[in-house]
Amino acid sequence: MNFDHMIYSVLSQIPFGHTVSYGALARSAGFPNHSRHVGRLLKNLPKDTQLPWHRVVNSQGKISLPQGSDGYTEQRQRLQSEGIPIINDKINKPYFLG
DNA sequence: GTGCTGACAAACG
DNA sequence: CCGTTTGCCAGCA
Repeated sequence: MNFDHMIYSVLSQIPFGHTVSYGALARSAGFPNHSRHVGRLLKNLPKDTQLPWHRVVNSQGKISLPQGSDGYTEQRQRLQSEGIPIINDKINKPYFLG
């Protein structure tokens, strides 16, 4: 089991309508200090991935992409389509796994 | 091998 | 609230 596989595994188990932070996701996969690498994985995900990458936000409850970028808009839309309220660019919902 | 980068995070001031 | 500093570590040149 490598890091990537574990992260994918945990990510795929995030329930609909929930969010996780990068750090929480890494910890849950058994890698306490790899929050940054989660971001790297998400960045490398193919456009057509089935994984709920949009459920991953930073510890501030915000989308960790430059505002106005395609990714930002994409993620924000997906989150709202799951019923996750976003106030002032912040996720107004408790994290799953932390 | 070295040095820099980064979809992070916590601790400060 | 904001900006800075520090710790972290897999990729990449």
